[in-house]
Amino acid sequence: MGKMAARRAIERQTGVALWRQIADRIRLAISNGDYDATGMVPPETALAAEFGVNRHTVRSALAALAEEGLVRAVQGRGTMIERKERVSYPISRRTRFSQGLARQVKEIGTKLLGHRQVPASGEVAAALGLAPGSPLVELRTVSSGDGRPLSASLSYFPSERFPKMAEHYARLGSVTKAFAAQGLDDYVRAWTEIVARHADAEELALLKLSPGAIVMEAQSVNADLDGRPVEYSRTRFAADRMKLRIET
Amino acid sequence: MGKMAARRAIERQTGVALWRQIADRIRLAISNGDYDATGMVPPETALAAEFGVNRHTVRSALAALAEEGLVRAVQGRGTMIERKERVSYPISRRTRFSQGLARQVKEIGTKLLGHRQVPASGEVAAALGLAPGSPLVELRTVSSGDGRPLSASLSYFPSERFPKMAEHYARLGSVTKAFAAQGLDDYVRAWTEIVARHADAEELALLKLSPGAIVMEAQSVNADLDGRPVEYSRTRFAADRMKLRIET
DNA sequence: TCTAATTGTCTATTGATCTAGACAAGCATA
DNA sequence: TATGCTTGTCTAGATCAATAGACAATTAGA
Repeated sequence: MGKMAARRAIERQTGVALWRQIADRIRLAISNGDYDATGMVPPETALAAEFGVNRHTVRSALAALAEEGLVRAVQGRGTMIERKERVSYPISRRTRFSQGLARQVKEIGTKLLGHRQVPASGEVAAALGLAPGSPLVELRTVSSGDGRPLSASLSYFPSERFPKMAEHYARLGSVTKAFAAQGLDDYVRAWTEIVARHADAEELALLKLSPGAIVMEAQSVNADLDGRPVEYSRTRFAADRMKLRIET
Repeated sequence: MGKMAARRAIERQTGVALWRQIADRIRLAISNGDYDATGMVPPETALAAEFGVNRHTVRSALAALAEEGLVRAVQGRGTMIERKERVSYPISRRTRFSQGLARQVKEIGTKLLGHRQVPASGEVAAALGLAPGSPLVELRTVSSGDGRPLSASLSYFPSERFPKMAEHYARLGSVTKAFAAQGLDDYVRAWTEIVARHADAEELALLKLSPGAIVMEAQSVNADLDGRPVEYSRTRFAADRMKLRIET
């Protein structure tokens, strides 16, 4: 007897279509390694029985997962798992974006979507310990691992101290290196706040998510070794591709 | 001119009903403080125009939020906001459940749902540095702030070292105090991993969430000052009531 | 008291989702 | 090659979600 047993029943009339609930469950089961023994999703008829729905409903769920590139169905054989693991993103006093990911993905891509000068809003000013309206450099970036988008960020830096942030980042592709180019050799994470919610339309597009997906939004402040804030950022992680690991 | 401007359009045919997407947006806007000026949600007709849907669809969304107790509609007046803020849960080297929450909620409730002896599964054994199958005490608890469920936990303790964990916890209502009663005066958080996903049926019931809601699941290990793990736990937070704050 | 703004209720219609059943087509293995 | 298992496709009907419009009921303010 395997671990099977009836999975918990899914909910009807909740505003979330059954096929989407089932897709979410299967996605979770895949990343939990429930199907590692065979490398395949159970047959559609078995899934239909397990969830107590019609086979067509399961097919809609699998079609959505195939669309994401998570599984691939082959007539006559079954539905194979193409990708499974979540990337672990470490958060610690010395959080550096690329470093922690380097061991888990072959190729890390960072893309600068845009940059501009903005006056600090109340919230950002407070986080950076500046007067509201102080000039900031804003960077909008998207990062990916092996071609899959993992996170989208909005970062703010004090313009007076780091006037060339955008240029350096565009050239070097790294905040750490851009800081170094402007005379800041070391910095530490002061705090991070994490919230989870449904992705909005912009995030769906940037992270190539399917509608209804979840993002984890981390707001964080980095400071130099004297404790002066040097960066405030809002990073949104694709929740089904990432986990956050906090080392304390 | 206020901040209004057309909000980003919502997505159709995604497997998530429009009324649920709108409910999620309004819930987010409330916790962001967008409606603090009036303490009221905009009129149904205004919301319908903003989201580009029929008024009845907005009404479904508001009905769901009223069901959660987040808003209350009064005929002729409008729809008032009853509750808004997210509770911030601090995670640091010295993470203690009650301490961080005490300032934000008047009354903290912890409830022991059940306890039992279980052999350690592979994953839990690895986290605690024990041999698979080692005896553990499992505690199932739910915690709430001012009457609203905030988190549900599964905690595991090595039976050999803490044989009376369940009894002490039941009496004292606190893991920290139960440790102290068994001779462990201090412990620290070794690591925490955070994932966000849709709540399953059990979590919906335990945390009194509406279907389709999001939970943040934190897996963590606490260790004594010699670095020996003393607790492994899986805590699921109601994502729309909590944010996690990491101090590094 | 009258009016405007707001929520509450009803009916009707359209489109999306889910169920049900049947059969075709491709793959693996005896 | 023959058989069984699996995915692919089609049709038809039932239920849920969303639109549309009309009007009632309540509140606040002129």
